[in-house]
Amino acid sequence: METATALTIGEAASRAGVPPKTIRFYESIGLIAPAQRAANRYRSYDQDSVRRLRFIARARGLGFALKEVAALLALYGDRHRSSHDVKRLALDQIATLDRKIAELTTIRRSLADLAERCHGDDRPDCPILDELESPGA
Amino acid sequence: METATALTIGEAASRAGVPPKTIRFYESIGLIAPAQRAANRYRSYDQDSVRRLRFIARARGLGFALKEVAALLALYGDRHRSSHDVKRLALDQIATLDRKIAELTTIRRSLADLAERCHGDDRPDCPILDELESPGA
DNA sequence: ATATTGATTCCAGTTCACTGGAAGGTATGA
DNA sequence: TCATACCTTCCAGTGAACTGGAATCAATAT
Repeated sequence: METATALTIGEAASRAGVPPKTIRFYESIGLIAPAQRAANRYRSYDQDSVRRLRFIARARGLGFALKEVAALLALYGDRHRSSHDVKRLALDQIATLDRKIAELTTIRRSLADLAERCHGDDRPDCPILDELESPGA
Repeated sequence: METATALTIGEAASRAGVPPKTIRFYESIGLIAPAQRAANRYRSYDQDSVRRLRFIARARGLGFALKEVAALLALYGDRHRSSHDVKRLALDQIATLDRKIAELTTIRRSLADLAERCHGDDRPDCPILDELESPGA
């Protein structure tokens, strides 16, 4: 082992919580850069690659499309873009996240109201769908 | 017009923010109950149907799969289930929502850190992906 | 009467995001 | 040496969630 962390695709995959196939797929569509290759032509990953993969996995789990994940990833790691642009894009993404958080919070609240009004006994008197209208409007 | 609100599929669709096709699709897979039919065999929707559709649209936009949306919808409107069951299911869903909100908040925070450290000028010295590790761990 | 718009069913096609499987190369332990 | 486990590429298939289009019927405006 030459460098501190040289992981095969399988190791990287298990650390990131995604299948190896998915990593190759992400590489194939250009979501992540082509991996370094070891002498045996195996892909080689480091801690940073794993971090990115974990990030992708989390964002996907939150319902971000791969295009959106790509936009988020581009904010980190793009050394060519001016910091002004990065800042603007970051603020845009933050606004989007805030909207999502607000909507989830609204749903959460109405669910909590529902649970609150359910007595926990066997009387079926839970309320019907009430105020779940438009987002924040 | 006999009842206060009798909407065609097109009207319901535009109010709910989804295409008519999508409504028929949701009906076809049983996500929503078969619509009432008018004398001309047209589907007929009321305010409550629109509310449900809006709810579905919002949940979908937040990354919930249709199965999950179905689970959420089942919490409201199921008059046969005991309130005990509804309460348990609601609490489960709330836990899931809390996890999602926490993860979004984590991503939001790291994006805000990024924006913070970007000076807004043209020096490309924004930081690289740093602490976006595991969710809340 | 006719043209337009929007409804109906039904079936096929699309996009997204993987996922499976074949055929073969490589590293490791018995 | 051999088994096995994991790697490689490539291509096909899957599941979810729509989406398009044909053919037909209904409502409305001129």
